[in-house]
Amino acid sequence: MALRTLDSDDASPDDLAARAAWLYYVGGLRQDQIADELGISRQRAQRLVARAVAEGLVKVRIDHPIAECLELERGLRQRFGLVRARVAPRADSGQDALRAIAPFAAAEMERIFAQETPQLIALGTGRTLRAMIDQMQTISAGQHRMVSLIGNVAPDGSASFYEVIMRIADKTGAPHYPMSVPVMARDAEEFATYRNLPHVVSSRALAKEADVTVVGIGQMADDAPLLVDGFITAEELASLRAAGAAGELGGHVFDAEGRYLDHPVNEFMVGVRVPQNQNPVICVAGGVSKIKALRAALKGRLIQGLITDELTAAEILSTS
Amino acid sequence: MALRTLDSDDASPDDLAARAAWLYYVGGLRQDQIADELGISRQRAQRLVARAVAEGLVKVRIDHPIAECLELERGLRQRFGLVRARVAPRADSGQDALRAIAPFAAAEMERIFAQETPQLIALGTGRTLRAMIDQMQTISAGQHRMVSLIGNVAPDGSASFYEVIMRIADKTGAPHYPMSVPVMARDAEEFATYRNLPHVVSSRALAKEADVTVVGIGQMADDAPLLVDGFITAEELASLRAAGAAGELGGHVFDAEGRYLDHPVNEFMVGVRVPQNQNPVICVAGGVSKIKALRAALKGRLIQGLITDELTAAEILSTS
DNA sequence: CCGCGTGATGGGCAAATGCTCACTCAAAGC
DNA sequence: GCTTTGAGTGAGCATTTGCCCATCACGCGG
Repeated sequence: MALRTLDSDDASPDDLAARAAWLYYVGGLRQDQIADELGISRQRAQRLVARAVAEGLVKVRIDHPIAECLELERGLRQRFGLVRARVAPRADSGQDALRAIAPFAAAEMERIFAQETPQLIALGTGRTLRAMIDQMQTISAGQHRMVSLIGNVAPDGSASFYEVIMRIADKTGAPHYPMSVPVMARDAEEFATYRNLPHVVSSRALAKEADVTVVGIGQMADDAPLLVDGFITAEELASLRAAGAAGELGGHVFDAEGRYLDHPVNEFMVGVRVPQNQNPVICVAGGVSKIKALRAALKGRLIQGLITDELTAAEILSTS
Repeated sequence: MALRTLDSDDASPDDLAARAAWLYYVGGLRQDQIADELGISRQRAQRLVARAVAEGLVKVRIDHPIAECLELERGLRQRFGLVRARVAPRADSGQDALRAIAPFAAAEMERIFAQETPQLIALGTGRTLRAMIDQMQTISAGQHRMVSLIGNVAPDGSASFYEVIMRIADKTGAPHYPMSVPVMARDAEEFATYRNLPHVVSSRALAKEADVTVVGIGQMADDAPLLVDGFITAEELASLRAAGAAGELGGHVFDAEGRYLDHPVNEFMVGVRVPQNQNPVICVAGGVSKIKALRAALKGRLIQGLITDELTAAEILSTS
């Protein structure tokens, strides 16, 4: 009755995709029924649904506290005095770990953003956080503020690909304070310049006050993000390892006990170290390659929350 | 690698179903791959996934503000001064409307429960709210309290089938105050007895203070829930209609202007009317049969929030 | 101890889905 | 004004999924 709005014309690009996906997943129609409903061909319906999935419009969650994961969560909380621990069901390779963890981390972020008391949220960068954001629902949460812990310019001058704060801002509409300078200075002079820029000073001050901090973690093996993304050279990595490096949070490298290293690389990081005060630092990370780094961060009480996958959690608990 | 925890034995009943569903939907594996992974047959994997879906372990949401729905939301807010309005994409029959609305309503409930400041939440009953709850994620939210607006005993003495408060309590772990008396008294004496029961007095007082109230709405046509569920007779319904009845909220019947009727049926309802103070009353309802009732409730400003479907919203806006 | 019923299992097949390919149409470029 | 290019379309076909059925195992009553 009335409402003949989409006879095939009008209707913006993936508006229709969302509608098709909705009919498919929520409405339970078959693709040919959707085709009928929307007056399009079966193939087009199929393509629309596929597109909605590809663009991440379709979010699937499994609502079942798988017993083993719960036990691991409890174990992590007890052993390392964490305030938050979430363990996603098993994932084998590093790639899978990311996909496994992302929805859990996204749910945690949504929980933070759903609070009505305004929060100041500090954010790191990296592949893991990017994957997390892709899984987040858009949620209007203008009462909160977000600040970046770390610069957003790569050594070659490009914007860091794994910058996350802008993307979360898109989803939430929250005001945000990126740290618009390079991640690392190349020498002491540059470092002083960056550190004295007014917006850097204020962002750094803000970041230290964050009510909650969400970061990834970097490993120090040959696939270290700092190396892969071109922030440090292979020589510097070797030197860090010789100095006992076990991992890094926001570019700040620490040893196996979770103590920050006294090393040139650490000196020139423009961003702040994760706060070590009352407010929680939540780390989102998983995969065998990150286990050493996680153990160190947990041991040194650098983080108060961990969102990881089943295998990583089991490994951390079994041997440390 | 390692972690051979579920070689086919252990693993509780639908624990495995959740795991299979997880691998399927989140992990993106095919059913035969899942079968390999878990060491079971392809059919079993298929059955596990189907089971997880059937049991509602799998929650799918489409995250895309379909433009038309947004416009309808804005229209509803402006026209009726609502504080919340959500419109789910089109749904034709009444049955579909329920399926369409439920996920949206569930998201709204989750938003309420995700708040950290303790809330007192008053709840109605009905098919629509039941469908909503089935779509809610389990979420630990012990800080809130819930109270029922309405009795939970059907005229035949059985527990009302569409009771919702217990079920939300299961999902949230929040303390709850059901109103454990019949919905309606049969005469003035019974009425006085029920109303004076201590737990009814306190529940009623609590309900009136609720920070937020969530209810369905009942129509007055021949398929009126009050009639179908046996609370009133066909004669009473006819009499109500003769008196101008347009709909009911929690059993309290009002006319087309949203004014409560002065009628015997209204006199013997043990529960409370939805609060008319600062705090919002959110109505979850959709389908053509409910349009008249919704218009009346909106006109009388009985509700301050509406969660409905596209067709219902369009219809309400186009003619009232 | 044996037969019978109930419920889980895997094989096989039909339905549904997703992919590739050849084609069209329209906008940009020559 | 014609050609090129690329995105979108529908047909046909391979893959995947879901369903039905015969079979099997287990438990219970005779």
